[in-house]
Amino acid sequence: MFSQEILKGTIKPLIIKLINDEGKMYGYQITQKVKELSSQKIVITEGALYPALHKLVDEGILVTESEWIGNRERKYYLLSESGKQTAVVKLEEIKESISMLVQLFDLKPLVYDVK
Amino acid sequence: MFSQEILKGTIKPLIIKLINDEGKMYGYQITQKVKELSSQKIVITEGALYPALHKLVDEGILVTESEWIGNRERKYYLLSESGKQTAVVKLEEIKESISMLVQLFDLKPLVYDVK
DNA sequence: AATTATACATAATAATATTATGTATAATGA
DNA sequence: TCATTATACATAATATTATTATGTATAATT
Repeated sequence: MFSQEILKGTIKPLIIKLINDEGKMYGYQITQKVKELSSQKIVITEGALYPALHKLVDEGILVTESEWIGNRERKYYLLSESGKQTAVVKLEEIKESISMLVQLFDLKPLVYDVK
Repeated sequence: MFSQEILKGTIKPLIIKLINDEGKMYGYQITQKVKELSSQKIVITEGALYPALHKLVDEGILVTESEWIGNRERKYYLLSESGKQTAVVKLEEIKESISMLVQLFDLKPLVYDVK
């Protein structure tokens, strides 16, 4: 089984990353996108997703925008104005952290470029 | 500040990695080694370290070996026989997970090799 | 008509980390 | 020599975050 262990503490940065790339996303869409990007290996559960999204809203990083598709709500999350700057910082931080893990665990670079 | 956020869930694999490399290590030594390897950026607190070590012992992955330096105990942790095999698996898992993070967060390979 | 997918969310619980506290010896610097 | 820092173990209270379970409801598919 794939170790989801390490993904702990990664959900918030991951959400920021995805919304930063896509412009706006809704909860269910995030779970599907992560599944897709990870070849079905990472499944974000609702109990982790929604509290994380709500926290990001509380922190002022994300704002919401509701859309009604027939009788069903679709709540989009997007970066607030200040959140756009926070995102840059947070993504820089998480990249540094991942690089640190690559270093600590002696991962060889996965892709070799030819000069 | 460096984001320790992502390091959550990494302590146990990291301990296994270090002990696997060094043969045996004691608690304090682990904290110092991690500080050193991370250029002082990662500080493992005792409240995280000792419970993690004890858990690894409970799981049968590590065993201990006490040494007395004067009046002071030095408790070495090493891989048990079965732990050696578990270590291989766990380290493979964590590497896969880190690779996944590299992919998800679009990290460029840090080192370029020339053919 | 039943099941699966879409879509939100919270509650109980478990796991794990942070911060604070506790005990004690050894070494170093003023 | 006295105070501080480093070494070395550990636990307790608390906080954070995730898993699992539960809840509600519509839309699409078999």
